[in-house]
Amino acid sequence: MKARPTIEDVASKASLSISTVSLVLNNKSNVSDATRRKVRDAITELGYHPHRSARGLASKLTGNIGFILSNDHFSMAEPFYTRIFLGTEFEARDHNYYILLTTVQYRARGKENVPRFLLERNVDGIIIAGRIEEHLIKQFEQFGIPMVLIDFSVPRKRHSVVCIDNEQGARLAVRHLIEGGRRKIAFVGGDIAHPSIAERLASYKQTLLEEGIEVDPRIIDIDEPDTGFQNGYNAAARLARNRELPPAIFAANDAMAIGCMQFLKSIDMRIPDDVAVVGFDDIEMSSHVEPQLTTVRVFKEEMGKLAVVRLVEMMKSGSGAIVTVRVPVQLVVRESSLAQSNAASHAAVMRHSLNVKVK
Amino acid sequence: MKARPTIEDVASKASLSISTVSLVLNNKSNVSDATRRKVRDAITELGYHPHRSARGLASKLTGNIGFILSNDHFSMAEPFYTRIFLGTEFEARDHNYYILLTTVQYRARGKENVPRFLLERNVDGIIIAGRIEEHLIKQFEQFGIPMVLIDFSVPRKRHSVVCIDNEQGARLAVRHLIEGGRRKIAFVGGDIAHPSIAERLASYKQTLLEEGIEVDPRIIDIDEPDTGFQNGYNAAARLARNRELPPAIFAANDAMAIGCMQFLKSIDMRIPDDVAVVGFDDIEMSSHVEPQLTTVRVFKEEMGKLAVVRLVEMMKSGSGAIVTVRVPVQLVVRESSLAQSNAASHAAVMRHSLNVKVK
DNA sequence: GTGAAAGCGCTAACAT
DNA sequence: ATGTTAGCGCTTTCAC
Repeated sequence: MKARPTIEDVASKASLSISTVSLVLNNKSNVSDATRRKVRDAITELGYHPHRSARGLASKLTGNIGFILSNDHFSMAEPFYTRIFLGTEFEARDHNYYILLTTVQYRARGKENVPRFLLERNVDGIIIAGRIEEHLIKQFEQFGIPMVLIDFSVPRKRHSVVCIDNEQGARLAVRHLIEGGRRKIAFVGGDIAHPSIAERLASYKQTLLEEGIEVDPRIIDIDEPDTGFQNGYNAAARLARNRELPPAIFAANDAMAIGCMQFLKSIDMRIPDDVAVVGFDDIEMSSHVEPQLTTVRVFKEEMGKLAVVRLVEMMKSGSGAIVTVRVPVQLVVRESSLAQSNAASHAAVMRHSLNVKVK
Repeated sequence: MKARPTIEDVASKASLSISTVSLVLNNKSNVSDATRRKVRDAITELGYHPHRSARGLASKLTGNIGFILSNDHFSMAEPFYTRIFLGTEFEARDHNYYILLTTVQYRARGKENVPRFLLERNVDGIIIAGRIEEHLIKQFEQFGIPMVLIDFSVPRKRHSVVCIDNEQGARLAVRHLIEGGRRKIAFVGGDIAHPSIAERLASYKQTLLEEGIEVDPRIIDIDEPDTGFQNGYNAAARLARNRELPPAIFAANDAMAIGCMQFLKSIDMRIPDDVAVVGFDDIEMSSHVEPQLTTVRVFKEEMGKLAVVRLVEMMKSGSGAIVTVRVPVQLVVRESSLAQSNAASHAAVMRHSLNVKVK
């Protein structure tokens, strides 16, 4: 536990000045190979490692990346953003950055809500995942450090964006249901202000039109404020209460889809025979529910990684190129949307209409 | 994006010296209430926040906690340690610390494997989760900063420990199976060098003895090197190959338990009618598999939080009390272990012995 | 109770 | 290509 060597120890051991050592440390040019070697040798011999804080103070670079999440999203049970976060962790490690994680109150305003790591100048760049109030984003911009948004965006952009190809995802989902013989497809959503949700809805409508199917607003339920299980359950219940259930439901995300399935099971509807269900995101749980949920896979870790790659580029080049990356998605067909047997379906709808319990 | 105010700006605005401002900043004694107010006012007026790196350099305190995980554990699919990590994140935020996460190679040795945040003196304390080679722990100790282990421990301890009450957990699980009418209970495990696994096995044996049941080594399968799904599947397969399947399996963790269930289903055994299965950990997936898995709940986030609380205490008091916290567990009875119907069970075992496929 | 001054360990001009 | 010097923004003796 003896005192760690400093740059001065290295310098004297190599019989050089500390500035030369510093040059070597930072891979600067104009150092002869001979001295470079001498310094390197001294460093390994002493087991020297530069002190982070000292470096940070002198260079204004911390080696940290801030990760900001709305607290709505960072409930412990949020599998989606947790995955994105883990992706950033992985990639950051490869670039020798550490991630500092924090949450902001979605609703609250003012300085109170600015992450401490920004105020203390403890990060070189920030990643924001999910929906955040715009005025907050503006505040963060004040700090003049590179910024990447994941699964969100705002009009005026001085930041890069990593987003999901929601349009393609919704199209794949809806077409898949249609190919399975279901032309009446409900949309169940919530938190419609979130760009990703809005895009999924828009593409759902668009795809129906392309397929020559009329968009029926009575089977579009987007009143839920959030996109959790319970919201999906509620929405499905409303759908069932108001009218005959359509033979297919496309939910804005897996959580809502699973909520829908729970409701459907509770009224003894069979999935997919009576009602097919398709979700979006491919959270882990989706392959473990009964029946397994057909969904649109989003590469969550990948998105986190891409965000870090973008951010690192921006940090290196001094807030360089502002770009938008749209990450492809992939339809994952599982049990919940297998092609229907029409007979079974009709029978069930009748059962439900008549409020007859089977089993 | 104007330059942030420094302590000097605060000092001049308050017509005081920077050392006095520093005293207020750090809540030191010997400052009159009047000046304290003056300083506070100046600080809020300027929107001043101390610079992390500067503070760190001067005080040797970084405000960071290092979190170390063996890379074996931090595969992206590791739900157990991810939860613990999230727990530390939550608690750290409350104490104004940030968590720096890293992994170490389990096998590799030498300096190469010492986390950068230790070498660069970028953390004030460290938390280690899961099994880590002892010589590495010794290396970490060299840095002379407080250390807390989660779900692991080594004999010579200069660190606090947060561990699971594995003994009680295994006892609850085994007793539950016995109460369900199953006296022949297999144990399926792996990675037996891990103290938690070893403790579960020991308590399993002990509980059987207490209940007057002979320990049968032929239905104890602990050869698997790891404790993943596939290992559970393999172990169950061995169990089935070698002899009649017992009416109950207690697995060392949920992953293996679910692996066991997958194998059992693949040979058309019914759970729990033919074989009851109980796991350990209560990972998220366990309540979503079919049938839902009975397990021993481990409060993972809670363990992470406790570790941070301990660590913060140690950091404040300069490596104060070394304590071991044993976190209680809780039996969660679900479908996979419902009391058996003896008839069904026997029938199935016969079927299996005769290699007859039903369905 | 408050201030002056000396670093903490490094980077970054600027000289040489 | 290497050395000299002046900070970076704070904490911390040590005087007063």
